[in-house]
Amino acid sequence: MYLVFDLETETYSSHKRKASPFDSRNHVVARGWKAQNDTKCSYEYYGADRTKTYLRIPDQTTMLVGYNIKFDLLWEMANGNPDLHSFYKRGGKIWDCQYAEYLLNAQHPDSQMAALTDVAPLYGGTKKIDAVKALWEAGCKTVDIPEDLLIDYLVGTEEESRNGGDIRNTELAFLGQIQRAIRLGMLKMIQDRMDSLLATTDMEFRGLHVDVNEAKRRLNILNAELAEAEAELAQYIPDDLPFEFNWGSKYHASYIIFGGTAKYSKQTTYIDEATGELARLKTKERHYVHADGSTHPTEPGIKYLSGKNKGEYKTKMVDVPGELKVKYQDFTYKFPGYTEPKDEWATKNVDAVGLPVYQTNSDVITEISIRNIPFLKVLSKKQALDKEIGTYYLRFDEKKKEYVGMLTCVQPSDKMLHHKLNHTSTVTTRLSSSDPNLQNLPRGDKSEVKAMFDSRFGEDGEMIEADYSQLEVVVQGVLSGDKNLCDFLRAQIDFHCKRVAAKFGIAYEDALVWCKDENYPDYKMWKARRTGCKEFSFQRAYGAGAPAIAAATGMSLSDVEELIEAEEALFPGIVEFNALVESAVKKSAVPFQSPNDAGQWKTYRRGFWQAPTGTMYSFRTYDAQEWQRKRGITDSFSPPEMKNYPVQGTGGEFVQGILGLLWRHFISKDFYNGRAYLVNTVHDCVWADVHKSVRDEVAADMKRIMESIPEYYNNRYGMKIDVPFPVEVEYGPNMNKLHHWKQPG
DNA sequence: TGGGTGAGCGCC
DNA sequence: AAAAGGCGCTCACCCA
Repeated sequence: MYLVFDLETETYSSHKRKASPFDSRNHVVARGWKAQNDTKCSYEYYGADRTKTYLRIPDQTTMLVGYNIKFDLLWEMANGNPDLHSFYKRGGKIWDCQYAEYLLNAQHPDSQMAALTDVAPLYGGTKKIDAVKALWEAGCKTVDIPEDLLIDYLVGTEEESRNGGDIRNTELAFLGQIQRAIRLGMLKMIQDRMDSLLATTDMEFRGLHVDVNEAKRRLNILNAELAEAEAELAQYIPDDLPFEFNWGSKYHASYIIFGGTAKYSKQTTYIDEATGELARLKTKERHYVHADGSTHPTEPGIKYLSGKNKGEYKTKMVDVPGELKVKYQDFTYKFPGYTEPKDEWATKNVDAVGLPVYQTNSDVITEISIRNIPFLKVLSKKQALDKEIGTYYLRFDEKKKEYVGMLTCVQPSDKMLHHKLNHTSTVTTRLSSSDPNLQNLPRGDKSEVKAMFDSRFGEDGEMIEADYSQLEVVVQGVLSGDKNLCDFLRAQIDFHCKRVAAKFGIAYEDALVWCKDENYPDYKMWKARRTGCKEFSFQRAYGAGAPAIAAATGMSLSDVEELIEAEEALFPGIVEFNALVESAVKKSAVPFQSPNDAGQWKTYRRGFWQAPTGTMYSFRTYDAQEWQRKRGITDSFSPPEMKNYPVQGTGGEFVQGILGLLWRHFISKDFYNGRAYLVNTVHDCVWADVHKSVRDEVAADMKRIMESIPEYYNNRYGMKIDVPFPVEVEYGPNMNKLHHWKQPG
């Protein structure tokens, strides 16, 4: 039996969370629900009463249904709902209509983060009551919304017999989605992903513990380095510069390196068109009056002969020219530049005289670094420091008058950071992360940012990270079934060394030693060669063509083409699989209208490919390339997208399936009696925060469950996966100090 | 002043 | 024959 529910809460934002359940100013204002056989919705209105309330979940309930249900679940967890854990423990499931809609529509951008008011009408539901939304948008607090109106919004009006509103709309969407899911062969897949949503909801609720002292210590060091870099850079700013130079500006950086004309404005005097003279303010001054009627500011003239001022000098107020007037006017300043740019570095932006502004990114800086430009090194350093401080630590933004950076998301009271893991924001079904994004933290070899993430259990705790090795290569093997690839995967071949061996005509066994054994005499050279091959394989995985790979790796085009040819000969199954996807996409293509780059409406197509698990991927066409146009082709699918989505998406799907299994396991263990929590996931890895006393048990369980992908998908989906999904587990005091974990004994 | 955009860059 | 995948965040700049 299902139970639909929804909450209306107070909406204060803190730490980038709207209506945050972690903000003590917020509370549940009203709650609505409807069980499967109810003929109308139920509700409770609590108004300003801040007593913690919770949803009763009857024992016969097997599924909770909601719209963006993570929000409501987080509130139930924050309020300490006593029914939730036992509901989960007896196998209770969820259905999030927002997530289902996104998957049913093949992750079409219009279905990403879709609103209930847009989805409900598709299933016979109604649009939301605009008045409530308008009140919220006008800054009205939820408690100040009239009770009648809020309840109508939540469960429908009395005329609708309270069988309407968000609750009924959610129920209608749910029932319709189930039918669609069955028809499309997607039910099992969606249900599995709903369990992953439970896992990430739990991760958000638990949050990450931040060692604020460590963060501050590191921030101080970075700020000192930044000040030093800026002081050094200051000497390269022209002495006569009439405006403030900003090294952080891409425009300024381009001008000073490549030359260019900056536009700046300053307040200065100007010619009054009426008089032809410098414009001045008008002002009044008291002057002495002389007998001839003239006036003078200092020399007295005639006196009053009578009246109350009798005997005093006669004066009057006269208009005189005042201060010179100033206004903002645009000026230009030309920088000579240090070196010549390449045409291909031009950006779309132009300087004050219409010449292009050039890229000053790290690739460009690297390329011109041999040209003896004095400040390049320290400029790169400043750019890197700006990025690290502003994104991952804390910086006061003078323009916004507020702090920016990841540390703004840390709650001062308990040093916890509740990030977001989003399930409906990508075209490939991958998860995304935001507020802050914990999926793009700099790696340990680049920065110490990760050191601030430590255990909530203090000295008694540790962090665990469990990673799939070469997940996308394994998935490529599963999808294509390519014999050689699968053989290599089963033999645990290091693909990068394999490529080194092929490219340099040496034995694979030699490549393994030469690239990995630090004691081998030419280790450094071979390691670099392996890194080059690694880059090649990443580019290949993304579906990149030969010219792109050549540009990225610095290899010659013919070398790259040779490598690609060798790959295709070695893995013919991949070529076949790619062709299969392409033909399915083209066969299923349906036309749609969309504006092109020039803003004119044009006909494009959208085609589909469905994975063995049921996940649907959709691809749109783009304006054809010039050489295609000559042959009468107007639009075409993107080969890189068709090669990449199935692999990236299926990898993501496997990890999500596993997140669900991991979370179910943690639930069954009562989170190891409150001593271990899943806290984050980054595409092919999972983080946990554990008490040391259960570390080995948790690590072993995680490894076992994560490596069970073949078993799980073969049983549940009838797949025939016969390659391993090896997982490496690491642990340590924080996320920057991890070492390899091995099963004890 | 505030939203939108492009460039740039962090991760997988 | 040809085609560089997926995200989110910060910054500067533009424009309404």
